[in-house]
Amino acid sequence: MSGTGSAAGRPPIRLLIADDQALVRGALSALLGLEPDIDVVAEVGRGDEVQHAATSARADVALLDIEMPGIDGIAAAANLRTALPGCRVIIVTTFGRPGYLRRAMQAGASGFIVKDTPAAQLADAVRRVHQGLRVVDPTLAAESLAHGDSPLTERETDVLEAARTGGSIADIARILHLSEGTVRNHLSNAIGKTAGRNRADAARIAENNGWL
Amino acid sequence: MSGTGSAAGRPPIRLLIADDQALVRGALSALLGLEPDIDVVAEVGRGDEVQHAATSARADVALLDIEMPGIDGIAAAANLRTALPGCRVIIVTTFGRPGYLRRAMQAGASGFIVKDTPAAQLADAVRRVHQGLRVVDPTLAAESLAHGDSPLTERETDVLEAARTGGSIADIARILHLSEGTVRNHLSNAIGKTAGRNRADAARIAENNGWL
DNA sequence: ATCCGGTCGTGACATCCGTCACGATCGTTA
DNA sequence: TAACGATCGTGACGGATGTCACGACCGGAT
Repeated sequence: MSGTGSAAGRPPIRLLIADDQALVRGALSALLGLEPDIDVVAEVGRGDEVQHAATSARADVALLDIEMPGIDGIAAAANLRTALPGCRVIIVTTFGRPGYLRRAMQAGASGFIVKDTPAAQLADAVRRVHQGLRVVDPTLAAESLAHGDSPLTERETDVLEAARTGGSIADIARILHLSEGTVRNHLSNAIGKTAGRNRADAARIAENNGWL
Repeated sequence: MSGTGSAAGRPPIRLLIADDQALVRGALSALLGLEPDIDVVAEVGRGDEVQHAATSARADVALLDIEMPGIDGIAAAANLRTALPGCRVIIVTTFGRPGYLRRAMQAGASGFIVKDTPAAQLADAVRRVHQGLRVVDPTLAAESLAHGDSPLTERETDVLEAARTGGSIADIARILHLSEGTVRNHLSNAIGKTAGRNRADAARIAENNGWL
């Protein structure tokens, strides 16, 4: 362990942790708090609290989960980049949706970690990111390139997202203020592009690829 | 904090932690390892490793996540109750599906905790369970009673589960070796009982209630 | 012995869904 | 300007889907 830190008189890394699950949040805090060169200076459970907490606690590094109430971790990362440019961001999420990686990087994140990486690597990731390096899960990086950008247009994405809750075409048309025929056309295009068998299938595929 | 333990010369609680996400597993271990009266004696990432690890480490309490490869936490709890009756089980899961609580209790679990409870409560839950008490998230208990048992018959559940992957009726019929008409009937019944608008909707509703 | 619910099946029906061809508008690009 | 793709719409077609009525078989409960 350690290795990179060298832990001389240098001031410790000021870390913010954001995760909606209090148990995980507290556990991560306990895990990283054991490291002598890391100080956990803030813990939040909502995406829209990240910016305020990070600025007032003067965080050096922010560890953000994607799934959070308020705004998600990627949007929070984008906000942080403009509001507190000196603060590096690591996105940590439960499962490897390759589309998330691309979006996280576009939002200015410096690191991307899935929750089934060994716990010992996390502290090193924080240190590397603090030094200005990038940390990306290698398996995910390859997958991200293979799947690439979303082939769906903006409207097709909207329609698929509305279809996810299980409503009928009439429902979707009402929500998006479109004609039913248009909804059918967009859905048909989305089904073709995702190679799904129906809209439920297409929504599932698109979601797994991070296209929603 | 603490309070219940009193931490005299009594031997520490021997704890097993099972979670498929290595990061969460390690973090929980770090969190609970800070308690003087708790020893984390085993960590596993698969449900089918729980029994072996618990017996060979002589665990007093097992902390089991539900979502795990191999077998899920509830099945692992049931195995543990027969193989190692002296070992108490706490089920800890990401989100409050009320149906899980009932099934966990039927499997012989002594505690049920959702991951957005405060981290400080976890150690106390372990201590209480070790003393033979039950620990159940109160909000979830109320919800569980409200939603109650699954109204779906066994076959209806099978059909809905097969429908979840987005296949057509013909696909489902092939998977379950049924006629297409029967599949339509089971699906229609399931849609009626769940008050869904179509099978995708019904599957979503049933899943949220823990009926799958 | 009888009733009841779950399971499996058939057939028919109205509706919904996915696909296609086609056209109009608009902003961007070549 | 011309070409292009995204968006929105109409109309029509075949097939998939959801509903209903009905019957048969079986095991468990009354």
